[in-house]
Amino acid sequence: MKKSNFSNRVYQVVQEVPVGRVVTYGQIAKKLGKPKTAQAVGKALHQNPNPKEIPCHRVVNHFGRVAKNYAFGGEIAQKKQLIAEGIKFKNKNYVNLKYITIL
DNA sequence: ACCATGACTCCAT
DNA sequence: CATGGAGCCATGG
Repeated sequence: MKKSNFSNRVYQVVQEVPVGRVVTYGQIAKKLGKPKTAQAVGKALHQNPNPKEIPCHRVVNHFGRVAKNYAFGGEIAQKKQLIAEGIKFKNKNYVNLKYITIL
């Protein structure tokens, strides 16, 4: 699998997200200089399931909601990981917006 | 280059 | 709140 420049940068940004914080797809896209590539960001993460090095569970959508199609056990697994890092949920699948990292 | 797909986002109904 | 369409873009066939 050839790692495209784009995907590589996505992973890099995700890895820089500190514990106890989350980031949105749009934020990542914006940081890469392409604010409209949020969907491509999500695709890149889904295609490269590498939780050992990439904390993709810290990536949520712009509402702070976890991914319903999360690749490693679904939203439940993602939610558990976030809770384990000290992140609280407003509702079932919505992370409190105050946890979103400001890039 | 074209088409289909999708872990997105925005807007209308 | 649910649903759907449009727009954008990376990726793969």
